[in-house]
Amino acid sequence: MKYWLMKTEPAMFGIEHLKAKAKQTEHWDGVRNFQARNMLRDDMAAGDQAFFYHSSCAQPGIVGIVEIVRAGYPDFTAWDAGHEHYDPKSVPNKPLWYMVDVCLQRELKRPILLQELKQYSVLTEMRLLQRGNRLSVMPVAAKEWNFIVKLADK
DNA sequence: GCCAACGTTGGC
DNA sequence: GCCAACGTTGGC
Repeated sequence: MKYWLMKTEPAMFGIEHLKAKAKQTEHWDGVRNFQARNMLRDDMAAGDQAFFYHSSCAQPGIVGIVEIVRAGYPDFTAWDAGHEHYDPKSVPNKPLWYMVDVCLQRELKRPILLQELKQYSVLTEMRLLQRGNRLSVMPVAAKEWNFIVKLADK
């Protein structure tokens, strides 16, 4: 099983939105970056777990844990001309963009904020904390995952 | 294939 | 709102 971190803007789709979904499950559409696309399409498997991260907000940080419940499949929002994630370069018989389905496993008892993550030497190599990092989906090392989960349970 | 211009991300 | 970083675009 692999571990991931998935960024989202809470004003657009935050953990409160996911909690309100049927079965607390939703497809993770709108990723329009090739590196992230490749991970969604090729590397994420059902049963993997991911941190749910709030970005571009007052308190950026990890707020929950989700499970990947469906591996990569075409992001159909790219085919819908009326959708904000529409991309005419993607068509059903040759999809360009992919998504996965995630199910909320739990909301953390307290958010682990970015400013806190930066304090731990164990996490200095975490992808999220590298300068210039802009990927919306990224791998998390098992060591980092376990450390952060313990923090969340304190 | 190079590279400048431009757009986006995202923390602060 | 600013700015650094980086991906994408398009002219040549």
